Amino acid sequence: MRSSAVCKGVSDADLATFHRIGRRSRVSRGQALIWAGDPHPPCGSLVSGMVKITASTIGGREQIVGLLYPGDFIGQPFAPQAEFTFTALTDAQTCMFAQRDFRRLLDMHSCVEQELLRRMAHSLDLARHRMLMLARQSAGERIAGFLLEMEAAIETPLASEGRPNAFELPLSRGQIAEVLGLTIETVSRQLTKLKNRGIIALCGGRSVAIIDRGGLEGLAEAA
Amino acid sequence: MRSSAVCKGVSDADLATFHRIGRRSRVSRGQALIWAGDPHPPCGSLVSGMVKITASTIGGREQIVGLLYPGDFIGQPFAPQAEFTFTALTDAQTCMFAQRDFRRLLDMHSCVEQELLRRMAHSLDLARHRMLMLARQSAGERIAGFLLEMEAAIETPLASEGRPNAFELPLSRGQIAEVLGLTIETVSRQLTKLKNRGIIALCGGRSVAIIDRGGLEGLAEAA
DNA sequence: CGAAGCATTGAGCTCACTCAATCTTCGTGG
DNA sequence: CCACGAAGATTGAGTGAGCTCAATGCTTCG
Repeated sequence: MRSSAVCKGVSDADLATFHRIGRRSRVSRGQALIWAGDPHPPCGSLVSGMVKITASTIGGREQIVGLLYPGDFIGQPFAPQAEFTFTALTDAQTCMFAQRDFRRLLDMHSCVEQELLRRMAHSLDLARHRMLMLARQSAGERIAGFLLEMEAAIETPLASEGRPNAFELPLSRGQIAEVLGLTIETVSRQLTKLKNRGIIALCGGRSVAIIDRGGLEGLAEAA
Repeated sequence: MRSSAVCKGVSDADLATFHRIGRRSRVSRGQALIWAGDPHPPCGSLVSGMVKITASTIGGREQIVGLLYPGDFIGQPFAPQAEFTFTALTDAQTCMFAQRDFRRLLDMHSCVEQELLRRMAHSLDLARHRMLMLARQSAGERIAGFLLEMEAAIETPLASEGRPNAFELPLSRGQIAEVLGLTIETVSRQLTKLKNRGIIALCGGRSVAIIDRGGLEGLAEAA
């Protein structure tokens, strides 16, 4: 865990300080960590579980603009107010700092600052690739790309059950729709279309098996 | 100029070093600074002019995923290869560094590192707001929001010509379409619709005047 | 003045959305 | 353990916003 977090280059002694300043907490599925608009929101590290970052219009239309996995950084150390809402998708554990504390910590540990910079840069690249997807890809391309992405991100292949290339999607249909900028119905229809074409298998619930990876990659037409 | 760039907190002596290491160059309108896929692309500062960052699918569909103004940072100091293409929208001047040089420079000047971190964080917020727009806003909302954004970004009101609230769009219709994830035709139609409703005036070329700001804000329905 | 590039306008179509009904899955309590 | 209810998922029918293709107009520069 620690090896992947922002504090990965920090000495054991300093790490103890981190834990003294940071506040560990558990949140349950569906609970919000930070609300868009919160003044001087905290920031920190996601220890376990998954968190979504959502933006929404005044009218209430929502879009997932980021997904966080264990070890990922939560929030922004400099923003005077939160721009987005952070919500736990699963039960999760976090280690959060007040902005002031975290900034002081950055000043003292330049390795953490550099690591954070790398992560921000990477998240920015990710966000921009998603912009391309949202603006220019068809529903079919989005679904195909999403499945390949998820397969790569999931470390638990259900090979044990005799299903090679099968894995459990960490998101509901509705959440997939929120990520891809589609509706639940369209996500569902595209998945059944892939199933009927024999490219994937849907084995009930959220588990999927990729039968024809080549076909799926062809449909993805990624950048 | 210097007051707004990443090197804003640097002493004069150190700034001289920067200029020795960095390479100044001029690029003309339409010329690419960095191509997506370039290995170890340079990074640096935009001195004058405007630059677009584009992502594109294999099929050639393009999307502008970022716009850079004078003083903005260009590129990524850590990426092993460029993810996006950077192209001058106008004649421009840059001050670029090799990645290795720039990273060394970051190590020596933590104020620059922090400034870069702030900018990255801000760009990330911007990109995520754009994701919401691309995924969930209608063409009308996108155009309205874009006009308001542009008006705020342009410092040259053409009040001198007796046109209060009039300004020159820095982008062609095609480029606006690329930013908003629409087509040229849709952009054009939406603009004439606004004109016919008396909300804006189109005075030939790229100049626009906002007649009814309240109305425009109502249509924007931003977050 | 002519040509090239940009912008506008029109007609028609398609893909994804909306609305609505049904089916499945899963957790809960009797 | 099973029945029930709620939430999630699938499927269908119909609609419409924005795309495509195509023609025309404007503007700016040689």
